[in-house]
Amino acid sequence: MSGMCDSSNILSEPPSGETSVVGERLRALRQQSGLSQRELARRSGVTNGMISLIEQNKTSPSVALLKKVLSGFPMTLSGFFAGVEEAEHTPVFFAAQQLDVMNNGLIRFSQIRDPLGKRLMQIMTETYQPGADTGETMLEHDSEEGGFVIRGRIEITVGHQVATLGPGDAYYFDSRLPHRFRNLGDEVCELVSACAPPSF
Amino acid sequence: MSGMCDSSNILSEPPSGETSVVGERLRALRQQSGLSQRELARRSGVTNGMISLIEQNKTSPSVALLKKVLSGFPMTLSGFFAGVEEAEHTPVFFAAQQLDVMNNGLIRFSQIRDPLGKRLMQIMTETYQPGADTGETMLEHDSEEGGFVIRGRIEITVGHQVATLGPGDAYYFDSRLPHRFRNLGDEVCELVSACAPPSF
DNA sequence: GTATAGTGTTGAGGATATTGAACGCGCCAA
DNA sequence: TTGGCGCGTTCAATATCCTCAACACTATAC
Repeated sequence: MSGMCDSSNILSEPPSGETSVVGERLRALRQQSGLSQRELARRSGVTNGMISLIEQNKTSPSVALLKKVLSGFPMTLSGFFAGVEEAEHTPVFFAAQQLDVMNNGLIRFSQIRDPLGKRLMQIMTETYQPGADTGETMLEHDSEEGGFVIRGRIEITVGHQVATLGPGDAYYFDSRLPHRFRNLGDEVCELVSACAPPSF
Repeated sequence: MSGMCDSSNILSEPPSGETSVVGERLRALRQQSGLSQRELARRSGVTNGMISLIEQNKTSPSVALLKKVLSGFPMTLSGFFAGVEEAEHTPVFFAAQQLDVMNNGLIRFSQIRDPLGKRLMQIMTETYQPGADTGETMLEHDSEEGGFVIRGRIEITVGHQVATLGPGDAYYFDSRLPHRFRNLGDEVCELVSACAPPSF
């Protein structure tokens, strides 16, 4: 309290909002794991109140405590801060290698990562090998999705409507409707799609 | 102080020595940067006493403070903890991609990382393109080095002695002697070398 | 020898993180 | 309605961090 300390308060910087994305990062990870604050507290041996404070950026936890918290779900300190730094840096461009890739049999999703889980949409490319089929998927999420076909052909079923789309064609529907994607041709089909709000 | 707390003390675990490699990690980084505790303190705006305590694992710094400390030299939180986790895990095998690679013109060093700076030696492969030349290097470090040639041929000068080695040949000398490596052939030369104690 | 500046460490103090228990809220069942 | 149980937040008290200032040591200069 000397009055002219240059950088005494290491916490609480609402003006610029630079650092301390730690709280949002933890909250996003916890919610992605489907855990409540109290469940995470029980798992990690940290009090739920502390988790609440961390998520609100009302405290800067010690390294030891944060490590304990992260033991509640599979996440390393370096992985945690990699996401924090990615979020602080707010990257705009993404190389193909740093996308989150998910392979389900003949189907491949390659999407932009969202380390804080705060984005309004989720954009990805989907690649369907010949014969690929999502099956009748019933999504419980209250979201909408749409996309454009880039190459190949794809049969899309939404509710009672069926259509086969080719390059340049597009679709848009409510995710709560039962829907199915099938590649009936012998050519790889690639499309770019978006979903709002993010479903996972 | 209830007497039967299961995991109250998150710090101070000398018995197993599991976590809290944080201190050694920080010390190694600081020393590799050639900084004293006080110099790092001035650069980062943290008190030198705190840096001392962290390096001795007598405290677990808050995330905010550790971030401040690391701003003293170029190091991110995720990079810091990546080294911590590597050290805690004490890896035994190293894929080629995770080696520390340094390129100096026609010469390439690929060495095993030492996140804590505590190893007694440093082992690496050295690749000399045709025409590569280290020049007369005078090392100030009080160490010894040696190695075996794997392929190609290399001319080595140590003090007043000169020799050209081929596959299977070896060398060993005091690093304080002036020495020079030259690839005079038209073939890439590769060798595996060791140095004790680590020179950098 | 003293002085000055460097190093890493330690102790007392105030500031802050962390706990344990409360609070207020929403939801479902009796 | 009441009761119970889940959630996330917040309060007072304690444990811990963090600073400031001192200490002990080494080295170089005078």
